[in-house]
Amino acid sequence: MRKPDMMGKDNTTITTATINTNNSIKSKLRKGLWSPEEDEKLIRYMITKGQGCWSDIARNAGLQRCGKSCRLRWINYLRPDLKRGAFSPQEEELIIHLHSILGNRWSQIAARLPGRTDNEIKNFWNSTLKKRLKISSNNNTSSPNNSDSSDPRDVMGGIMPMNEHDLMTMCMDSSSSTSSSSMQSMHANMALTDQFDPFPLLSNRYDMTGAAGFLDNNMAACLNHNDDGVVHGGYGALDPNKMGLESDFSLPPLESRSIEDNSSTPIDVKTHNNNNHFKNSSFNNTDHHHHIQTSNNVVVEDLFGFGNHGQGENFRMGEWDFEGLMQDMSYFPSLDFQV
DNA sequence: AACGGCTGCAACCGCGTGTAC
DNA sequence: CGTACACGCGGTTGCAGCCGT
Repeated sequence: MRKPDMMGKDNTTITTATINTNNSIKSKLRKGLWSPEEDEKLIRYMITKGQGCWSDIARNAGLQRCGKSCRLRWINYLRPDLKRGAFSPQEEELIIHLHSILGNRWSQIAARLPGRTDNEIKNFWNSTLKKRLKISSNNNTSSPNNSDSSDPRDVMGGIMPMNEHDLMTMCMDSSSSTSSSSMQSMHANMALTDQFDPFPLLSNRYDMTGAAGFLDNNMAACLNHNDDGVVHGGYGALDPNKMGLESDFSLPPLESRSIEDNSSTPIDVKTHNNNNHFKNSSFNNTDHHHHIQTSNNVVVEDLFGFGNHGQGENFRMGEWDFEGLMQDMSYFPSLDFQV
């Protein structure tokens, strides 16, 4: 939503940037809000072709957008595993806590909040939580360093104090960072209630009644059509009881860490329409190979990788062991991620 | 109803990093 | 090693809609 250079007929900015390979082809790249048609093009391309080079995607999908714009649109809005809607109190609490530890590392925070994007969390923080904490810290005038600083230890304004010792203690205990129970709980987080909608766009943003036809058959099989005709996410039809999942919350691990080494196990999407949702999904983000093989052997890469798709990252030198840090969930005895 | 201020959030920008050549 | 390109991240912008007057 930038200041338009030149407005297209649907209020979309058209910039005169050129992406020519031979100086003869000059494309006018669109900017600004995405139209439903553009969204559909991108979704269709991603579903059928899978993820690849974004500039290629932009070109091959027939979008007059730069690859960067396509990537952003997909990651922040179109990808199926996004959870939309207001943040729950539990999520708010978790964001506050994570921000107290991680600071403005939105992508890492987002990696802990399945279905949420870094952009979404960042916006939520800047627009809501920051103000709330500021007010809270103003009320608590005893704290001299109340600010919206990004310093992890400053931000909390006394709400959830964490001292150096706590931090270090938590950092040291990272031994149990990989557990199937946390995986299960993560699934439970996703599955509890039907909040999780792998096609939020389809069911919420646009009434895609009858529009699922453009989807690959394999994908269409994942959609439920309710009486109202609106397409609802098929993966949302979950029953935690059947899944035997724990209801107590444990923080989902960074997707960059492989939880279950099932990355080599193809997933038959059809089987997941009823149960075992994503149980075999690989959370290993490092290899960028979230292969989901459908019953027709259409391999869809990364389409349904949980967590925040491409946003987890390997820790670099000098970073804390956030994984170990996250293990101490005593901060959130009531967190169950029920939204 | 009209207006103006405020807020939420989608999208862009700039920069750092990784990788291929 | 240097360069080019693509990707990912955090910061910022500005439109659209809400709300109070």
